[in-house]
Amino acid sequence: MGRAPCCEKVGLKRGRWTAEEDEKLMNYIKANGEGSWRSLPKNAGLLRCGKSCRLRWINYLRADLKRGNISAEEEETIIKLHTSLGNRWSLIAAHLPGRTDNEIKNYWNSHLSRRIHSFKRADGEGGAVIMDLGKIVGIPCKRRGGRTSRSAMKKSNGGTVAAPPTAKCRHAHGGAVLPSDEKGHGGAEGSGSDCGGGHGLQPPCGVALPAGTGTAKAQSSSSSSNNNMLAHDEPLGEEALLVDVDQLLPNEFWETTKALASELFSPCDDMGGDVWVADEHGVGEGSTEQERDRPGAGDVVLDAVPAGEQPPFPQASEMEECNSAVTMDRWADMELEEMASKLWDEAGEEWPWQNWEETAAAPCGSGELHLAQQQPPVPMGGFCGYSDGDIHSWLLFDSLYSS
DNA sequence: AACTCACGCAACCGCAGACCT
DNA sequence: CAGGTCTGCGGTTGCGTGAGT
Repeated sequence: MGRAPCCEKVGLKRGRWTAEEDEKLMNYIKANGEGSWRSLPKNAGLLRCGKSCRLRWINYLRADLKRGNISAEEEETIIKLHTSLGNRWSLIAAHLPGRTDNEIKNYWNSHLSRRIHSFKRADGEGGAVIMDLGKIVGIPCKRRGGRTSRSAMKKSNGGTVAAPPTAKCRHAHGGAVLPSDEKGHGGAEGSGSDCGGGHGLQPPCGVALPAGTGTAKAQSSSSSSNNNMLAHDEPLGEEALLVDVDQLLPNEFWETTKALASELFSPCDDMGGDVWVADEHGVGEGSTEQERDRPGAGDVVLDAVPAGEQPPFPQASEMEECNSAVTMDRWADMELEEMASKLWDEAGEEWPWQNWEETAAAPCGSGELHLAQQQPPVPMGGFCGYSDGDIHSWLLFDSLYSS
């Protein structure tokens, strides 16, 4: 309404910048410095909106910009910062010299976010959501089209960046992916051509999650063969997300779990999803707690420990003896600190972050929560592979954000 | 070889807070 | 203090591209 447009749009050029325009802009800023974006185009002889000039300068022409692939370290930084800061790209960019918020935002949206999740429809109606593990870990399965990043193509001699995503992420009902359409952060996850769209019907290379009105069935028959422990007809809550861990490469299982968990548990995240880990009894069976509380909307179900993976949580036989009911959601949903003390107090153990060493080798007995193997004691199916630092962080987040 | 399709990324848009008058 | 302007930010769009069919 009362607000004048940032510039007179009539007669202004839009779209890609030419080398000539770049030159003009650079020369002008070199001579006059940044700022006064509104008047800059006119003074510099550019038929561009001031905003456009600013964007071009900040995202592309500045001399201090770093070019090339995002390194593994940078990626890690982005993930960590995003966990705590959410989509505040400019703040994240401030921690990555030479990277722009736009670049990080694009990288997140095209590389990282789809590794982590894409589930839960915006309208809240029941329906299947399929998570594609190709997106998560870059499993080399066939894909139809797509291009690799330009920078990756330029440096044909493999860098540290993982292979591009290889499969499609499909939603049974196309459209937005995250619940954030209730207005909030995260909306970009489903932006544009990203896995939205609901195109295609062929099974994804990774995982299938079924549609259903209340009952979700693992469609392993339509996905690649696997030895899922999760029974095919096992009922899951609607919109639960089934992750076929057989599709994960060795050593990626815990990274993926961690990524999922950090996303779900992020204080900035409003999804409220839970992470479930199935044992050979499946999800929701073999324990009273799971029977009471089954995966539901927005939940993530890790359906099995991949073959060959050293599972940090107990083998099935041990799980029968131990109480295997504790799932990650217990942590997410409850006051973390309270939960932590409760769990370990019940088990008569010290909190694992108090002393990993002493409790790590404790034998697994009925009703106890620690593991029989050389792993830090953790709740069954929950927080396996996390460091005490991670847990401390979550506790910190919880205390910070729950107030 | 032609076509399709999904991808990456540059650029655009609208909003909101900071700043100015 | 109010209203206008500027700037920065996050979300979104759409084009160019190249792998797969």
